[in-house]
Amino acid sequence: MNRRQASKQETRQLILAAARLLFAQKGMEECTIRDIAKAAGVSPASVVVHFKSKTALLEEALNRDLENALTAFIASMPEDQGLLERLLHLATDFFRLYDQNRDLYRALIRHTIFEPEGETPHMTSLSERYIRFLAGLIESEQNRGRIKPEVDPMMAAAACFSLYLGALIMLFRQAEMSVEAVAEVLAAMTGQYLDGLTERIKP
Amino acid sequence: MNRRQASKQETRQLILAAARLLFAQKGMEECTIRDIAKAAGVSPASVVVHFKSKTALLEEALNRDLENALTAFIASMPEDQGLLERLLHLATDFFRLYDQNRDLYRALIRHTIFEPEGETPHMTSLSERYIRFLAGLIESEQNRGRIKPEVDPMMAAAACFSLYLGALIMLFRQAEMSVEAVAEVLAAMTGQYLDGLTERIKP
DNA sequence: TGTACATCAGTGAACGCGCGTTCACTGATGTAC
DNA sequence: TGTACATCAGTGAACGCGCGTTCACTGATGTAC
Repeated sequence: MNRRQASKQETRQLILAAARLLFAQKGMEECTIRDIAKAAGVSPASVVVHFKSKTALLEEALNRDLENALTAFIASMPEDQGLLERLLHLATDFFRLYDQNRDLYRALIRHTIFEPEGETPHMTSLSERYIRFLAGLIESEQNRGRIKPEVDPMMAAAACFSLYLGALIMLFRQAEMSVEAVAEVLAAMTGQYLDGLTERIKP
Repeated sequence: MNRRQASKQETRQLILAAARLLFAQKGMEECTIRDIAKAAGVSPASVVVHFKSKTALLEEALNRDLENALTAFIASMPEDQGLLERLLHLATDFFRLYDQNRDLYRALIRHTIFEPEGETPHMTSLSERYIRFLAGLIESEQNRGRIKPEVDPMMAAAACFSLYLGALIMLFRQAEMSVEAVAEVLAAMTGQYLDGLTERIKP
């Protein structure tokens, strides 16, 4: 990497650091690109050169923490528990994370979830990683003969992810909903779903 | 109702009619409040008096058609089919509707789905009506002994709705996804889920 | 190795646009007596 | 019933703000010879 490229990366990191701080403090709507530029000691035009929009900047700013969080959540996954408990464990970890700053994460998800995948590369890859991990859990249960062999793990993982999203929407839409309450709803829905996947003892 | 109130309603309807036309033609981002006011033959300030924001106006404008669509979809529900087929029937009807103008409906859902329920009364009541109808279907299957008695129909309906939302997100995020392809994914997910709810023949 | 030129990250100011909001005003409608 | 006043929907223009974009420019860095 050139000196030129290195200093470009440095500027980029300055902007990202300022963005993380300001977004977390004031929320997405309340920060302007100019605020962030000022905090980073950089011209507003420079921010736009590095990140094409405020949404893209938000996605980049939060991505590192989200990727790290997913890694940590996966690492802390209890080995000795059943599939349902493990799915819930992961989901609840994310609910708790989002609960720390609901408005900010609501803004992030709102601005990314319905966009074409190419527009939101980080969120796309994060959710793909999440789903692939779920699929891995399901497949390993399948290998142990606890899940019907005809079940496609990726499809089942996508279904679990949909249930998770349904619960997440509940969390964001209903301010009075606690993480625990949402986790309970998700537990009920996912439990019923897994029951359909479970290998039955032949009569 | 007064003459005063009547003429207020008339203005309101003029604005809504213009909004429906322009939103459908140009999409949400490409219409300004001033455009709509002009098309309605009304001052821009008047639009803001009637609807507190462009999002609120969009929600109101599309609500009538969505409510009518739901009514029609429910009315055309085939009586002679199984639960899975009926759930899919309803979902696919909505997919087809949204597919007619993906950008517009994407904008609508994007701006409403994560907001507090009170902020988006129409979308809230529409989805509640949808979920209650699903719950009714499930309950009637339960009464026929085809679904486990311990299943809470509202919870199961919420799960089906989550799966539907997951498929809808797929439709919006992936431009190349057809209604049929999304419906197939939803069929697979929902089929697996219903299997978990189904009463098993005792061995 | 040095020189001369090309490249390009970043600047700072300005632009046009849409947004919601405000405000003094008009004129029709409603109401109290 | 008529009159005098109050109410209020709607007007039209202006405001401040944030957004993304543009542009001529600077100066450091890279590259060709």
